[in-house]
Amino acid sequence: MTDRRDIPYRFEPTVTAAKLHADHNDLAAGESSGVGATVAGRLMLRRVQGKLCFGTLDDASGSRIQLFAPAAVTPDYEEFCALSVGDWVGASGEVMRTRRGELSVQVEDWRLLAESRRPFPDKWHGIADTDTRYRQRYVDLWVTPGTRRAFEIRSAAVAAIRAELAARGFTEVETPMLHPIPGGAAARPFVTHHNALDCDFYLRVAPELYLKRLIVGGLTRVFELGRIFRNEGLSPRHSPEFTMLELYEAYADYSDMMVLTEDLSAAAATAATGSTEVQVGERSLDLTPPWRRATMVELVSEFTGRELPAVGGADSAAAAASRREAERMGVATEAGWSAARILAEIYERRVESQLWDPTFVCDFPVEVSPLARRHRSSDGLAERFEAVAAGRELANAFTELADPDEQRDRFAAQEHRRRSGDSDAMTTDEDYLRALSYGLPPTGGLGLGIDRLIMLLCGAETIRDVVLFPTLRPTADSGES
RNA sequence: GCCCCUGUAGCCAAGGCCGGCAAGGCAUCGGACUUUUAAUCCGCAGACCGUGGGUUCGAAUCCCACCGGGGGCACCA
Repeated sequence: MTDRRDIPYRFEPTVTAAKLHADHNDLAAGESSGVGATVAGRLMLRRVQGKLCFGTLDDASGSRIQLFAPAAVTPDYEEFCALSVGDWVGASGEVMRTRRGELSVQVEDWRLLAESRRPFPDKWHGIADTDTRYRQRYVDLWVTPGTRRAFEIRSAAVAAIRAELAARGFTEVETPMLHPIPGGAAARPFVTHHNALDCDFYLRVAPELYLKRLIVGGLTRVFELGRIFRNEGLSPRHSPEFTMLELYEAYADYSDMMVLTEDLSAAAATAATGSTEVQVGERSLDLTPPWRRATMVELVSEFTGRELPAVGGADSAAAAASRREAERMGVATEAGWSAARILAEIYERRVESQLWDPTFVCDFPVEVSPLARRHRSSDGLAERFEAVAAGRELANAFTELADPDEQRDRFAAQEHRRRSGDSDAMTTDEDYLRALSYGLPPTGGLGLGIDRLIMLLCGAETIRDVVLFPTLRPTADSGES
């Protein structure tokens, strides 16, 4: 008799369901292969028909295999029939195909590997409640088609990016997550406290300033692929903790970063899905390089149907014209904004979400780009771009500002905004300025939102579908439903 | 923080406007069945209708508050 409590300490499957299907493709219905196999996985379905029992085993290999258990062959037949949907089972026996043509393992021996003491979700409807899907991902991964696939795509894409960067001579590094001064992005940080040092730390909002210190230190091609944290609202595109690829390349500028963005995205897509064509909702989108390159001025002008000036201080005629246009489009502006700043606001509010095909939106106002170098030929603008696809920002990059004096001025401007109530404005990082004063060569830097990229590759509408355990409000019992 | 939608058995879900014993299906449990594919057939059981208050002879249903989830806004790359 099989005692349900008698769980083995180890088990050795000899083959996966996927491999069985591949190996026995030519086995005819009603035929036996003469080959034995041992499989293990979770029982997803069970059909008892008197002296015959069928089970469907999912072994997470991307396929499923039927267990064929005749009473005359299967030991402890009654107990086998009593298995629950959701139980983990190991079974071995001859590989055969039933009369109806289903490839099966005839159960000549079997072990219960773990019992599911909770009823497994409905085999037909699955989990309809998205809340439960995210809170109990361990169930969702088995039950919801596509969930596991999304994370396989994620894994493959990330591996491809690492491989691509390694091939280009980039060094992967890890910089602090606990920052004494939050910096590198305009974002509100999480605050935490170190007891022994008795001081507050901020969870990093970007690794940027540390990575550029490394360029100063001679790591001329560096990248970090890791989690960053921003204390902001949640949305289908925003998670409080998310994964960012940041890389810096000495002697390069933002044009080089465009090529790199295209190449990395295409490599990730090809490795993960076999194609650079992705499907998002009803529409498809092609990540094949090169992507469209357009300036923010061009895009906004295109969208509004009139030429808008990018140059001009807050009191200029240009700014006044832009302000009127913003009002016409229902975009709120503030008194002190330059023409370029107003342009950027219109872009963010009205244009970005309309850009479907991959596009490099180039040349942002200097005021909103405190770490980017001034444009070599356009006044008031910085050499910065954002890559947008499916109406969502995918990457942000610039030719890095290397001059310590100008960087100090930019920090000062941020401090000024901070004092007038902008809690996301940056604070001056003296050590970073010191690093710059040792000399930062011309450098291109790129930040690529990994979750956003994976969303594209999976066709996911929400970032929660590409994060295994997305941030949710904790429940009283932390997840029970 | 604000607005809209939403919460009925382990799972899927009807009912809600117009108050009157809380449908049905899957799973569980018992029975039949040696080639099933959401197996089928028969039977049993399972619900403080998200929580608390109010209106009413009577509330899943109407009202208020709170809690969870989704979407939008705000915030934000």
